[in-house]
Amino acid sequence: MGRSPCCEKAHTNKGAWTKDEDQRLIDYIRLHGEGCWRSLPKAAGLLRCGKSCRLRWINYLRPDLKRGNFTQEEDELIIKLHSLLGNKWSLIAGRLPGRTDNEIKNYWNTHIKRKLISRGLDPQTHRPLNSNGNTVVSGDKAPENLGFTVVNNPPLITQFGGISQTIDFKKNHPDAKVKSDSCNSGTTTDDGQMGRLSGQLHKAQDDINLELSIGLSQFQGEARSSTASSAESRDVGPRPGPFEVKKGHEGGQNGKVCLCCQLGFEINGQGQGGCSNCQTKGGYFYSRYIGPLGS
DNA sequence: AACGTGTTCAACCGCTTGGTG
DNA sequence: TCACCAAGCGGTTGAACACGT
Repeated sequence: MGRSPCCEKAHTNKGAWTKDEDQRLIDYIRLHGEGCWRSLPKAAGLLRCGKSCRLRWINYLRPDLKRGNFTQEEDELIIKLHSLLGNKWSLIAGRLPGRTDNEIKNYWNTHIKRKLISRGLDPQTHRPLNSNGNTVVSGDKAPENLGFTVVNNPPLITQFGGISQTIDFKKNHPDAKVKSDSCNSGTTTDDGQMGRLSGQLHKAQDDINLELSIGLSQFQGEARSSTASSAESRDVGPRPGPFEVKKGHEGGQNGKVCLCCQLGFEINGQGQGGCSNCQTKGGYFYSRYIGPLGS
């Protein structure tokens, strides 16, 4: 029992698109917009499946596509975004106007991978490679080169200019250490990891204007439909609702929450009083209560 | 010129996600 | 709650092209 095919394969063309097919698709979309892809081929008189039409339009025919080589700035932006997001090509493409996820994915695989390797960096983890080509890992550290350990594998929610996206660290970083402990369990890692993490995230954010905010997975319902402005994302003011994280940790009490703990980052030496970030770093993240999970 | 090898990128495939009844 | 469907996503493939011998 497989799922039904997306189209009647016996009556569809495959392979490279002809100029005539391109023109039909362009004409149809100019006239009717990008409505239902499944019904589009028939309506446009194309012997293609909807998926194929969508791909052709998005990756090749769209008028707002930027053609030509990637610039040095685009290169560096892709590398930075990849170090933060992993292989989330559509998210990365969302920060590069005129570029498609497919284009960026191809460019990554053909150019940037090699570029990073030549710099002595692992293209997947962005960590330094040793002479054997293996990633250098000290201890059982965090995903990417951020220097933290993930506890409880909480998916992060990121918002890019109003687009929300859950990042599942365990999926993106299967090698990351995952603990089942919660905030006050007293697990250990290097001191100041949270500070480094937050520092790097903020640095990356500053460098590339990510407008990145991090929410808690258990509150993702509202975030998914959120169209919060970037100013709202960055707003450090008090938030309504039971959870509120301000600059400067205010403790896991009084209905407020340490985002570091809630995110599940394992912090060195944390005890009943909260993680080391809670205690000494003054808090680096701002969060807002974005509602309960839809479930 | 002919051939082999490497590179590029458009397109496909299968899976996941989100919406709806 | 479940099943179904459409759209979207990321990994992979393979034809076309570039380059070296």
